[in-house]
Amino acid sequence: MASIKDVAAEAGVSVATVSRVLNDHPSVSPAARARVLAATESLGYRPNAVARSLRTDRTRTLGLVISDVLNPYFTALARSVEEAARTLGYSVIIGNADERPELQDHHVRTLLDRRIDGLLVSPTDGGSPLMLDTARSSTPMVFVDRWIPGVDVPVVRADGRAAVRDLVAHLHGIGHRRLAIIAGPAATTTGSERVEAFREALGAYGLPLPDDHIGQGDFQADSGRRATERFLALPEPPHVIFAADNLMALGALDAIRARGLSVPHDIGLAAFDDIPWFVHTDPPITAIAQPTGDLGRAAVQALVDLIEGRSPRSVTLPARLVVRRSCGESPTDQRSTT
Amino acid sequence: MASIKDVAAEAGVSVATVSRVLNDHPSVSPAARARVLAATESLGYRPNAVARSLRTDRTRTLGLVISDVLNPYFTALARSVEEAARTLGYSVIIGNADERPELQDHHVRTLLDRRIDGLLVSPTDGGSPLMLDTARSSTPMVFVDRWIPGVDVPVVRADGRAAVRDLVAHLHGIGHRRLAIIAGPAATTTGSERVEAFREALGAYGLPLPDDHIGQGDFQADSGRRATERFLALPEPPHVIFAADNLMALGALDAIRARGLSVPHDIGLAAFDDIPWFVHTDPPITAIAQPTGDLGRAAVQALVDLIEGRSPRSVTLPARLVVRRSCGESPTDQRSTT
DNA sequence: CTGAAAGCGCTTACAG
DNA sequence: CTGAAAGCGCTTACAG
Repeated sequence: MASIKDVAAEAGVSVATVSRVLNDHPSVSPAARARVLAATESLGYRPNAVARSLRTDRTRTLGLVISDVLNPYFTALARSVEEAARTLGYSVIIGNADERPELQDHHVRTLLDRRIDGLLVSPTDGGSPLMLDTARSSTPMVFVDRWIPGVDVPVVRADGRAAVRDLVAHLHGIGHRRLAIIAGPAATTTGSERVEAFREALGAYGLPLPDDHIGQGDFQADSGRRATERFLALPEPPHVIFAADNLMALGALDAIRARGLSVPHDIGLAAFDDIPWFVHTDPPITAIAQPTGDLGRAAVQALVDLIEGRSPRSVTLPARLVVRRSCGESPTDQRSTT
Repeated sequence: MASIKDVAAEAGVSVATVSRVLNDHPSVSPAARARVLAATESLGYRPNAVARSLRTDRTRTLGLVISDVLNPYFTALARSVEEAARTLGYSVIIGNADERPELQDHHVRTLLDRRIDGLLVSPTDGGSPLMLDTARSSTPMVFVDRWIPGVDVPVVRADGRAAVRDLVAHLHGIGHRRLAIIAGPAATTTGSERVEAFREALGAYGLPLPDDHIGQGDFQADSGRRATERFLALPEPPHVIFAADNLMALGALDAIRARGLSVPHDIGLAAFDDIPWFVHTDPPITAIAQPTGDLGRAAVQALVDLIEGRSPRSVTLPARLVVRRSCGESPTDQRSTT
């Protein structure tokens, strides 16, 4: 592959001049510039980003560690992150933690070794030593979706509290009283917050959230399946199950169907995170939608601000309830079902 | 961040010795090794991968350019690629082409600039000049899922021909005669092959595939919606629509529902690519499943073989039909509906 | 406007 | 077994 030396030789100038042309440095004569450009073209020269990064100590690359690529929510987030980063002249390298803390650490380490300019993380757990060290280090870092309490890092996330209240109001309005939740890992903020928001909203109606109505999941489908089986085996199964993410809702549907039961007739189902398929499931699923695109853009903006020496803002955006038919219909519900 | 010099100073040895310890070079005294390891530990030293890559001309990184991250099929593929690569000691950087050739080229260029060791591509089109140049260059490259005819690059893919024949047999058995397809871009192999396989299979039953029964899609949901609207506006709409991927099937469902029609009563639907949600849609969708995990692993194996000087094999794996209820039921169908 | 030179952080023949 | 030195491909003060 042609190097800057080859271009310099071909153009009859020094490598310094070639470098200046490539970096749009003002003080280059038009003649020299033209010869360099011609040589670049004819050799098909492309600067070696590795060498450039070593010299400048910048990679123009962002690392994004997401909890699970198989989760459409994170996939949509990753897409908007990449798009926003590209607009600002950055590439992004995605690491998939698969909801496993050790895999998350592996990716953080690899990304750091590659000297990415900044790190966007949706932590899978409460904070490994590596994650905590990184947050304390000089590496620019922003949490997105999930965060680690007590760590001084900007956070970009959605607040689902109001939407959860709306959900509970909706369920209560239909007449449901025994409500259960499949939670994410307590070590994640979204895992614990969604339970707390749910419990609080229930409390407003004087409804309890007994321990056997809290299923412990890990945000993946299998755990939704298992938690649902346990609910269905209860002497008095819940009227409605609220899954704290879309994959656990998928697992819940599997389990309900395997039991030969039907939604919403035998049991209701709602989910955190809205995905396109929820319109077409049997029945369409009531869900809480996050402004995924905005979250991705805001997260990139905060991280790039940090990298480029501006002060970043933490951002909290609202989520909203989308009512469909999976919890039954109340006569007072006038909402559309798409 | 500590560099190799700091470690050398701390351990009282030369940087050469530090490097040898880090790279498990045999000729290092146990005493020196111990001191280096201790220094590495106490400084929290991590070798700079950028510098190492520049020196060794290897990045131990694979590039993966996929057509669309929002497509669960590619997301599953990406996951298995990353896992297989990690096992072999490689990282992978994913580029999302979003089915746009210019974006695909952008990612290929960026990946090449970063000097990835090899490239895995599922081409979005028939081959841009850049893609063709890259294939001819010395950069190790493997096509996965889709490929570019006439280019001498190993291909790892699924052959859906037999499964498409099974699908048409199934449809014919139920009594459907007017069959339509939403195709992917003709410039992609999977775009044209699936139409050809479908046409051939229809031919075996003496059924035609008129032009107005071929919808031109681009593998994304919107195009499935538009193609379906056109089918439904025909004086004699098709009995069944076969979408050449899962996102266009999603779009088709949207359009069918918007018309107030129901599947399979008013019109049947089948899709290429099977995804978990197809079990829970209304109705469950008949689909052709690809061995995604095996494809990812085989692709990585072929690419790493190429990188490490072994001769890679092209691999073609079979896809298989999974019958559900979205095309109606024939009395002779004895298959399960999950 | 231009070039020679130093240096980013590593690895690796070479000499001892 | 060990170290001094060269060099990977760039960028950038410095001097002219």
